[in-house]
Amino acid sequence: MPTAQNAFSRKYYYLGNVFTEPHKMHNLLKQNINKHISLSVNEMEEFCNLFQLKIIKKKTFLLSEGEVCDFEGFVTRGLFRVYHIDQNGFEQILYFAIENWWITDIDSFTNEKPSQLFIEALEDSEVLLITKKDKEFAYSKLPLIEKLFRVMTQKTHVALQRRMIDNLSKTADQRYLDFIEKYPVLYNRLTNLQIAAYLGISHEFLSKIRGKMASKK
Amino acid sequence: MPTAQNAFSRKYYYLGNVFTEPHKMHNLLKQNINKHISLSVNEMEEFCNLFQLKIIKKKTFLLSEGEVCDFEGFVTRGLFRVYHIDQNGFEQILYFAIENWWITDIDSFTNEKPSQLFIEALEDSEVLLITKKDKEFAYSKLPLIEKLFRVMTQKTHVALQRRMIDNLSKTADQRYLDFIEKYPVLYNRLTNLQIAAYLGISHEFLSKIRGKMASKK
DNA sequence: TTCATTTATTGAACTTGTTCAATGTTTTTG
DNA sequence: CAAAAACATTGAACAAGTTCAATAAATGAA
Repeated sequence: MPTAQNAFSRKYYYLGNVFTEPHKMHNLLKQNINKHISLSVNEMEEFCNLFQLKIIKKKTFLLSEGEVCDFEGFVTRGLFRVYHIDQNGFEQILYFAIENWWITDIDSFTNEKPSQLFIEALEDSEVLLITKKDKEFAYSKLPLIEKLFRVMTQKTHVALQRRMIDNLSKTADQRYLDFIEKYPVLYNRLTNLQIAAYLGISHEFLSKIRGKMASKK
Repeated sequence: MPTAQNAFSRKYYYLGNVFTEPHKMHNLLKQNINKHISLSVNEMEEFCNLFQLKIIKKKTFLLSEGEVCDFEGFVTRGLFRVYHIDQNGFEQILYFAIENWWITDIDSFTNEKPSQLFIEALEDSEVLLITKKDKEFAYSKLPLIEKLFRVMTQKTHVALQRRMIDNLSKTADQRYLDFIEKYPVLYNRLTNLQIAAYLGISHEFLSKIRGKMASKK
């Protein structure tokens, strides 16, 4: 297995029982990066070679509470939920991640402290992972990577600010309608249990909202 | 007035009727930057000279809804609130900023679109402002500045994630107690109206919570 | 296919928080 | 200082959302 020392020299990834050429798996990732910064072909190759594919079965965990999150991931297939369990045993879903989304516990990752979050695959999934070591290696070698993650973090932050305001100002009915409109793909791949945990309401109440809406049509 | 072209050559700032030496006003800012990155004395001077002091009277606005936010600010004196007004005319406070805190509408600033937020001084205040132009100038000249804002955005994001989880999982009583414990300084400088708008509850209900807690002691 | 598990719905009683209105208190400002 | 404005408290009626329990429907694994 390659280490950080020769990270840029990686050519193939171990995937199940097969060694697979990275460029095929990395197309989604490259497209995603190109949205934010302009790397040369070589730089892009160097950076993407730092990622390693991991296959995660449905209902298994990429991260559990108490572990230090030493990776950042880019989802190439499947669906994850990132959630917290509070003192009363209730789950709050911080966000979902499907293809083209990034996942990590940014708090645990940056401060190298035990995570308070779970990251669980809700479908059979694939994710490209970069370790903290390799990410820092990239920061030092490729200055634009610093910009990439600054810009991405800014966007994520803006989205969370909007969600915060919506949660403070809107009723559950409205937040549910907003969710369907904003994330139709997620709506079709999630159970109402998951959606309720994201909206911050009980699933029974979500069911009543749905009933009310269905009868009004 | 100096422009971006000769921004690094600025020596003095116009402050009310007096020209003031920048290094005195910038000590707080420098300390704050030093917490995140290590700049040489010269680099620090260059960067800090891009900031311009602005004095803001109580109840006046640093930014209003509809304006494009073209600055990022570092508070050296006073207290601001950053808030949104929803369709029903209710205010949601996104955050407060006192000495040593940064303020901007990151959405409007990065995407150069009209702001949906107000930034209002709740006390007579002073803030060091850097324009978008000068900030980009700094990004290009001083690579560590890219890191500075990446790290700061990450921290802000982590804090907002925690608040999101708390808002989803805790009752207003508990959120109020948490607020007092976490921000005792703000608690002493804010009215209950402001605190209620931050917690996402009516000020009448906050008053009832306070009454209940007072009688229980 | 079948049985077990998970997910969804519904109702009744309850808790949390809102709204409106009235009243008192504090702060600001001329 | 006095008047006005902003802030805080309280109660009663109401609305939003939870909890618990019972039941139905859908999904998954052997």
